[in-house]
Amino acid sequence: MQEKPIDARAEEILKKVIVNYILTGEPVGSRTIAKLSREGLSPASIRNVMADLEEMGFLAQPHTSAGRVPTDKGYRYYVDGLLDPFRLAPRDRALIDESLSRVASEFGEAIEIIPKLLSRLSSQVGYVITPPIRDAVLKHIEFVRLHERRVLCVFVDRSGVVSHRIIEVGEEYAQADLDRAGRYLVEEFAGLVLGEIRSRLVALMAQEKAAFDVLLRNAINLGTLYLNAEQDERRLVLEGTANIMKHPEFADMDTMRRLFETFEEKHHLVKLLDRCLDASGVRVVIGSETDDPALGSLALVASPYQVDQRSAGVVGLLGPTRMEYQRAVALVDYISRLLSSLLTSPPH
Amino acid sequence: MQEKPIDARAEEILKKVIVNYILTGEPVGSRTIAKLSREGLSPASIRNVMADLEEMGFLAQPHTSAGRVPTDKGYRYYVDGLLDPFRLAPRDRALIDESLSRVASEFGEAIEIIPKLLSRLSSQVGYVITPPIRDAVLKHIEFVRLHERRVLCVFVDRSGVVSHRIIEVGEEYAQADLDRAGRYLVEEFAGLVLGEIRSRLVALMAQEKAAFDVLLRNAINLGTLYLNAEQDERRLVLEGTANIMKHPEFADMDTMRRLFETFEEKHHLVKLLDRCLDASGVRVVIGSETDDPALGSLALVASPYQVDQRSAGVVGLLGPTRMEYQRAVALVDYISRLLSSLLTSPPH
DNA sequence: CTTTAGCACTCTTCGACAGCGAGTGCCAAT
DNA sequence: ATTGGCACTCGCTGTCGAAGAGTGCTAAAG
Repeated sequence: MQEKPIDARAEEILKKVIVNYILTGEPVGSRTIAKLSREGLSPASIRNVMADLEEMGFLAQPHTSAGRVPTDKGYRYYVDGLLDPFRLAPRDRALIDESLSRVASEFGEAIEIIPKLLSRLSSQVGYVITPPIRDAVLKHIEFVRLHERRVLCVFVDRSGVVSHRIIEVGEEYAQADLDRAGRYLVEEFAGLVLGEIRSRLVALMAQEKAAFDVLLRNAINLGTLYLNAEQDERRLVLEGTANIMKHPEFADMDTMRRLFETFEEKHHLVKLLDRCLDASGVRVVIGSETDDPALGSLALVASPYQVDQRSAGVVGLLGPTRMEYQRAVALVDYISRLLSSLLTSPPH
Repeated sequence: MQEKPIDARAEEILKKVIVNYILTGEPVGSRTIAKLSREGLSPASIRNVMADLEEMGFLAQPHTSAGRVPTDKGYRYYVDGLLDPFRLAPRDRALIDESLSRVASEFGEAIEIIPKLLSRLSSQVGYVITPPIRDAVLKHIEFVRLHERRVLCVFVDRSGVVSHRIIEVGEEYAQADLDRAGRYLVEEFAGLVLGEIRSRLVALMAQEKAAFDVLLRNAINLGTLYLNAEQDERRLVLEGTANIMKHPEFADMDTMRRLFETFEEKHHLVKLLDRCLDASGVRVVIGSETDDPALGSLALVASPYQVDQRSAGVVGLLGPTRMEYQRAVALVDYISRLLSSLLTSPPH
């Protein structure tokens, strides 16, 4: 950022190299660029520029006598300033509109469909990450006695997402008590965010009324037990991981295996995606910028989506650094906007 | 089966070839076998036998001047009659016991842990398939109004498995009505299998009482709406798919991709596993026996598990046909027995 | 009749080597 | 500043030959 030593011509050439490389997957040489350029520059001149670009770290050569290939830094520059505007094909748009309109505002369903959609339309890996439970809005909560000390807690979010967890309780509850406690919590706190509910429960607990009212005490107990655990937990849904194998740059089984292991773990990915939560629009993370060696030659296109104007989760896709960024960005942008509007405006 | 043209010696040799191949992954020649055999047979004699075995389809040669490799038919014969008895290492046993005892009889948790366990202990792909919803035993059911015509139905099985689905209702319900209907269903039918509940509901519907009792009518309506859809649905959990890539026999990206696509679809796998449901113990399906070209060089080790003496679902693992069958079989057998006993005996 | 030693044959693998083609860097001329 | 020319560097491909592993067949031995 401090130095921006690229003049218009170099920029032009860098862009041509990258576009060409994305298209063909093969290192591109000066001759190729010369032919493409209507400016009529000779290969030799272009070689000079390319040598400069290499020196500055935007391009690299796989070996001495090969053409140039973009580096992560090169892609970065390209994505930040050289992207051609791109409009989604009307049929793609229509497909998205139609698929998403069917799930209406039920986030629980959207979450299954969106990654598939992204994956299909991009031939890459699509994903959605849900908001943390902390931000879920209580619609319904229910406690079910499994045996003595184990209680299943089922939670339903306003947008129809169901999550559940088993909690270990200190004393034994009858199912009827559990029912009452659940109903109490719903009546009292429906419409509030879980984080908020949690702090209110803590406040209630301090009041002396809680010591005498059994119903209240139970509700507080169960509620806090449920709310205390893993409030940051988010669900990540990946779809189309097999698509990664279409790309020749992953011929090596070993890196491929490590890649799929991180797919299975999800843990790292979630952490990575968190970084994209606060972005204001589509964000692209390229190769080494991920700080994860297993994702070395992958790029991530991510956009946060909003629920009621608040940034909630992230949707996007994942593919080789050599991907059609314009298309990917347009796609992710469109879907995230649509999703946000579905989750925000409609009557709940 | 009709012809069993293998004498003791041929059997011995077949076994040695297979064991050796499983061990090394390389075609095994007559010399190797000669050295292994304490009978002191010469390579030439062994060659004759091997030629016979090849003619009968138990062995094959990758090319004319290579050693022999087992065919699927060869593995089949080996698995059916030549397996050495195998005992799990005590530490493996202990690990399994400990992991499973912690989830007690909560099937909902076991289902997450078991495939991981299988995968870790075998370095292959572990899986569990759940019983179809039809066989689930009602513990709790709950209807939550999402909007006008859409109702979320949350179902809890006796063993703590939660499943849910959105249903479209004909008329609009108030949440209070939904609550009552849910409570009614639980009171009336808790402890029964869903399939049974469904037929009872159908019977009730015919009675005229249903026409007048609003509560009853609602319960019947909602209950049947929920129960009508996809009663055969089963959940398949796969874990450790990345392990497949460790095996050199899958160097080819294209078959690998198709394989992972079937992993993602799950559909085919479920169908395949259904065939193992009625088996009385561990069952092995080898390569082409799967009738799925994408699974061409995979073998499946599967064992049904029981819930209350009834065959319910299947656990097992998935790996290359060249796998240590004894170990795999022992592992799957042990886990399925343990799981069955956890799901059957304990106090519910 | 079974077993085995011997031998010719087949195929893969590996390294060496050469030729081709693509592309570069540099220099000198424009 | 641009460009034509040229030597050079690599990777890729194909060929060749030698080595090695393993086979099938035949004829001799048990």
